[in-house]
Amino acid sequence: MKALIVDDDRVLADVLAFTLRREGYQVVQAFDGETALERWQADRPDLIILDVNLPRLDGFSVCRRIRAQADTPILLLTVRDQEEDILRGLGLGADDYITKPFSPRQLVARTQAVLRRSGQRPTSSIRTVGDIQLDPSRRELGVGQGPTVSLTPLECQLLECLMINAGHVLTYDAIMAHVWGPEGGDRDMLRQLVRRLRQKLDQACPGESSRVETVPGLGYGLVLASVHS
Amino acid sequence: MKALIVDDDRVLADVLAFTLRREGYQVVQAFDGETALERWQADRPDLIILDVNLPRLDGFSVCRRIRAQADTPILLLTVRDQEEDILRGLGLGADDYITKPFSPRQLVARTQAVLRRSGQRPTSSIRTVGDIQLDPSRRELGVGQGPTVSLTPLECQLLECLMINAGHVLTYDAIMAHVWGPEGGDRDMLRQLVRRLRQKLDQACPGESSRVETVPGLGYGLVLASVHS
DNA sequence: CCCATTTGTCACAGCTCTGTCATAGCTTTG
DNA sequence: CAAAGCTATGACAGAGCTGTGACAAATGGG
Repeated sequence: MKALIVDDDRVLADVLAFTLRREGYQVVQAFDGETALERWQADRPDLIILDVNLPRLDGFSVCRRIRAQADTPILLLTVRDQEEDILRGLGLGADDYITKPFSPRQLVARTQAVLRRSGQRPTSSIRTVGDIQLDPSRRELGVGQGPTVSLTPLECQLLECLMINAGHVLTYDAIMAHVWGPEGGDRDMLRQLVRRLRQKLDQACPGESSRVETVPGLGYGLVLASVHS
Repeated sequence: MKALIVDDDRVLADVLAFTLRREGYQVVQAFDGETALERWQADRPDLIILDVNLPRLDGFSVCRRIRAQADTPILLLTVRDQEEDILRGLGLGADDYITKPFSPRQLVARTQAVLRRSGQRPTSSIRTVGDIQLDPSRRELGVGQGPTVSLTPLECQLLECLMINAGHVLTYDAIMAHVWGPEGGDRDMLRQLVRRLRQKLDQACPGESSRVETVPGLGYGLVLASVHS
């Protein structure tokens, strides 16, 4: 996921860039309106964080020009309490706004909301570990030549987590952080989810012993199946 | 994987240390900036968790000095919403930050992200002494070509303690401190644990004499097996 | 708005791990 | 030589962990 950050305040732009990179975005930057348009055309970002006050072409003009050509989500940066700017920006097609000063956490929340509303999702990338194949975009699992099995969103998250770290044992906390995020989940939820994933893996490859191993008191890991078995 | 935790809040430092040890890290601690630099040079950690507010040299200075010499990943601990500190730290070369208060799971997620971005991945932390191999991340023991045997958490702690000090006799008190922590354990618990470990070693290498020797009135040590036996 | 699916919660059974205690045998000391 | 102390061993009980099944709540789609 790529974001274009447009702000002539380079310090703030760096904080924004860092924050979004930490969330996994690719980030490009522009420090004036004209460069913003050039970057937008060259990089085709999925999201634009756009300050209103810019040299060489103001944010409103940039917004108008982009809206004449595309629906790329635009998040406006405005100065506190300038409602006139907010109304104008939203009228020109911006999707949301955030007023300075704001915390990184607010930025993350806003960008996620904008992207969710625009219906975007990352491109497909099938993961393969041993004879297990996972298509996260379709949430489909296949083991060897067995049937394709659908996974629920959380089952998919868990399997992806285990596949990324195949061959290693992940602690309960590490898995919960990956699946539910920093404050979410608990051991009971994880136990239940592991059970459901094991059932799906068994549907995809009946009769095999569990591909998810438990190291009691430590965590879970994905067993790499022997090709000969 | 070794982490250096630098925080003058000893309670928080202990919580961080416990959390990272649970994730399999070796952990060393410093409670002020100067000691942090000394520890960094002596221990060569793979990751530094660095508080900003420290006695005898603040976190920023520590960060600057380390960055002048190395790319060791640095995770800054900051107080909630002090963006100025965040900016300054990132500008000095810190790789990420986490704001207090935070949960252990946030810490785990952030450290993994930082290490992933720095291209590091956990190297195997398998210990080998003579023909004994211990994998603490799986709590598995192997002796020579014998079968792999699972250990319980305390068995694993004890064996690791003996392997670290292979060739030496450790006193009862030293072993109890390592396994149960200060003030924990007693001689009867240790005797029982040594017995259980001996049984596991025997499972892993049947028929051999005990690899754990007793020095009556003093303690226990790990016998280095002769290659010829 | 309804229905189906997904997820969270709870209770229970079984198993593992650890601590404790009793006993036997060996070693040391008086 | 006897007694005391130390070490090893075996067994048992309790706490906690793990897996499982079922049901309720939440969510999303039609």
